[in-house]
Amino acid sequence: MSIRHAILGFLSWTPLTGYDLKKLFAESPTLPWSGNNNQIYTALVELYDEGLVSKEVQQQQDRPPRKVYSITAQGRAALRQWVLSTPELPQIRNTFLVQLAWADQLTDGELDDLLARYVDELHVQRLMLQEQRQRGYAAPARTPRETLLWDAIMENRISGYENELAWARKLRESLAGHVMAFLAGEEQ
Amino acid sequence: MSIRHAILGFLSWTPLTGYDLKKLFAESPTLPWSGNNNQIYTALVELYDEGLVSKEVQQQQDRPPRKVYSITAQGRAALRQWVLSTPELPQIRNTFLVQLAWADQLTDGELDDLLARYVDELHVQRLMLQEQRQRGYAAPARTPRETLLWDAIMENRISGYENELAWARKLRESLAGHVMAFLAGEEQ
DNA sequence: CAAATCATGTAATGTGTTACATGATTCG
DNA sequence: CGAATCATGTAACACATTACATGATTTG
Repeated sequence: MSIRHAILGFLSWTPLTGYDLKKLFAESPTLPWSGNNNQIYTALVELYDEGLVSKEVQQQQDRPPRKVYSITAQGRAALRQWVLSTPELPQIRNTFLVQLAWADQLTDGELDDLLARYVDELHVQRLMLQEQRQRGYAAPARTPRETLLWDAIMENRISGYENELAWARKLRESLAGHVMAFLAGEEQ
Repeated sequence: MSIRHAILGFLSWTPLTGYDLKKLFAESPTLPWSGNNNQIYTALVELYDEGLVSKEVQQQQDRPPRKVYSITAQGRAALRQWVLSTPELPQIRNTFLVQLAWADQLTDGELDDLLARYVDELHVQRLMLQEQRQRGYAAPARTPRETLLWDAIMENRISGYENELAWARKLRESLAGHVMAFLAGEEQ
């Protein structure tokens, strides 16, 4: 996959400039791109060269010319084909798991503190997503089914964090139980 | 984070060559690196230049010289400091969610088929991880607490897939219900 | 006889980020 | 008066992957 498909996706709704797209990516809590210029502007040039988008240049005084891109029939076909293509598995890059892998060098207290900090961060993130969901997060809402899909995407992110939270809390308890068992052994 | 920390982690167990590390990364189901040469060999040179690892060169006939790297006291300190550093949130890159975002152009049948394929892939992946867990997946097992941590890491991956599976199945049902509601509306 | 193992390394390419550059206008 | 908005684009850098390159030895 690449950002090019997501750009085609946005353009399938309405014509947009690079600047518009940049903002859409930056604001979206679900799309995995920051919305940096370099990627978007070069991708648009490529898509244009391949005939997947068309371009209308609007001259302005005292400003760079606006370049409004629209999806072409070819672009729509490419988007559709990509949407139908066999899904990839989610790629998860969890730094914390790598930290945990070598966390046995820490004291019980340090390890518990590390887990507590992780739980806190997950908690904050979950709250933020829940608020965004309640605010409607700039939903497009074109058909009832599309609304259902976008809700499901939001739900996916939130449930991911909830699952991670449950896991982290359970691990904290396991480790606490482990310490207690050790102390009980010491006493005898 | 970078692969450099994971390399220090492995070297904190025992001295290793670049080739050994390459295999460890390639075999690990939890570490998010493929184990390609370029990264590992250049990282080792950097770590050596920074004094975090030491090197013993063993000449061989008819083979490149073996370079066995060991972690230094400085390296151990750096590893410990990194393990104690504030955890990052997991970075999830789920292509399928992006496909779903623009899947409203599909027919109900195409959409259901797409979801079915996603469910299948998740299912296969979960089974593979469960088998690896049962086989012990080359666990290091140095202390009981470390065993607990490595088990928790495995459990994290598996529960992630289970959560994703539950979400996907629920969405399939929702969509089926949506189609039925639509058909019921048609009839009137 | 082909392939895997051992063991090092480099080159090319893809993908993504931050920062730099320009310059008028509007908002707090 | 500084910051944000509009609107384009480039440069430098970080991280990761595949493929290329060498060459003996062992295994199926």
